[in-house]
Amino acid sequence: MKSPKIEIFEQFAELARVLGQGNRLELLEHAAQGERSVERLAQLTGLSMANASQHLQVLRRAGFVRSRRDGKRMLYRLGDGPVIELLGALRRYAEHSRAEVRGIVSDYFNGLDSLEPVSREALVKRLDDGSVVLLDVRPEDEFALGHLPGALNIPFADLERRLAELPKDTQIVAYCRGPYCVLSFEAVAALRAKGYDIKRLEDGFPEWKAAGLPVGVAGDSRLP
Amino acid sequence: MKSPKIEIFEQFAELARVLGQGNRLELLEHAAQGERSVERLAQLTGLSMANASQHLQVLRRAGFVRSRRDGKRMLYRLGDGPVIELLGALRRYAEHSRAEVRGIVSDYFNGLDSLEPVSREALVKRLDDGSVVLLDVRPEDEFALGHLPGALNIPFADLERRLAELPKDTQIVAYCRGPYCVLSFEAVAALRAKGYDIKRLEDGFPEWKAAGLPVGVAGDSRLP
DNA sequence: CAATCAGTCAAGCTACTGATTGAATGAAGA
DNA sequence: TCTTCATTCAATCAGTAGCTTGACTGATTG
Repeated sequence: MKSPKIEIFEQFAELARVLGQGNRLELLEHAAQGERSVERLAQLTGLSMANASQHLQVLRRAGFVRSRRDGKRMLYRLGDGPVIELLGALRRYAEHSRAEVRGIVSDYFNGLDSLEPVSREALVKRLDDGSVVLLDVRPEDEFALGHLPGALNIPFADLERRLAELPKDTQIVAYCRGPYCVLSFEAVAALRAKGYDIKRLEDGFPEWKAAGLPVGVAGDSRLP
Repeated sequence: MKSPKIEIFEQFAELARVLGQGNRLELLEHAAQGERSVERLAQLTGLSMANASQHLQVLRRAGFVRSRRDGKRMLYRLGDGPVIELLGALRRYAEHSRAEVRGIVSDYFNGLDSLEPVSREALVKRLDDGSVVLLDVRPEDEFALGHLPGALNIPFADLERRLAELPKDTQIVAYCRGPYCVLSFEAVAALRAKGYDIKRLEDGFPEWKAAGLPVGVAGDSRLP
């Protein structure tokens, strides 16, 4: 007979194994933005449908995502346990102990990450002041599924075209899908080069939502 | 060229994979009690030396443990990143979303866990009051490597023999290796049956230490 | 009711993981 | 130095995971 302790470790290990695959972590990050069809998730991650479907089922069995049917599509969204918290702990551990992670981030974004990001708490305070403009650089459909209240949505691809919408005299805080989402890093780089006063939010939308802070929905995008 | 994002996910996944194995989690819990030789760890987990050694090296590569040589033994101890925090997040997620975990715990300890454990914070307060006796039921050698300050060490195996050392008029709080360590569950069961007023500490020694709280070392065991 | 579309399932292949065994290292003691 | 002991390394093998392909299912649309 197996001891209950060993069985519990086995349960923990099973969950950890589910997170032990890059593709699944990527799917999870996309699902954390809001409900998405298998096809869309496959597209976003560059996986084949069948492959994405299989990974999503593994994630579902472990409770990291839930699914529901809508007509002929299957929609996956984040599960309701403390998933974001677990991913956050993993990220923090990785940042602490893997030089590679810090290295990749700073090599690739050449030093941008060293420009002190804004914490969630600090942002909340400054939003009350009105001393900051909040910029969501995710694609429109992700924005529509949920965003920080009062955020202006300019997808990264449209940024050049829509510079006029951004103030030069107020500080901008950009965010996107999560702490390692490339979009906000690049938005900061691009806008900073053009003389804007812009910082990056430390986290992304899923962390904000998981913290129980208010979330805006489609249609209330702030326009200047 | 791989995107940096994918590479970061790959890094995270690699760490998660290391935790994705029951034996390694068990080794990790034992290493979290203090420095231990490979032989001892193999003994404690029931693995062969070679196997334990290999798992320990996997854990070390991921930074979850560190090792140092002492004569002809190799001593492994917990790494210094936020390892306990990550394991805690994994545990909390498991408790939330896996009925199995809750089931195993409550089936096996038939309802004992429902006897509200004492939180770390509550314990700190009550230790100041002096309204509680703290009981460490781990083996002597683990106690010697570190324990909560003022704790009385009676290894679970000696409990019957040393009942006289325990007060009947003061509440006892028992703890051991971690939230799922069998020892404290069973100590509570045994002593409760004999009429003692005893509760379980929610966490174990590693969590206490990781929280930055003071730790006692060999020789200051409190005697009645 | 057939056709279509989104997703899942099943089979097969490759690559990796974990366990075992026995040989190789490296420090300590005779 | 030779021996012993604790640990690691190297080789091997069974079992599993991930990806691909093509067939299947279940809901909508013509």
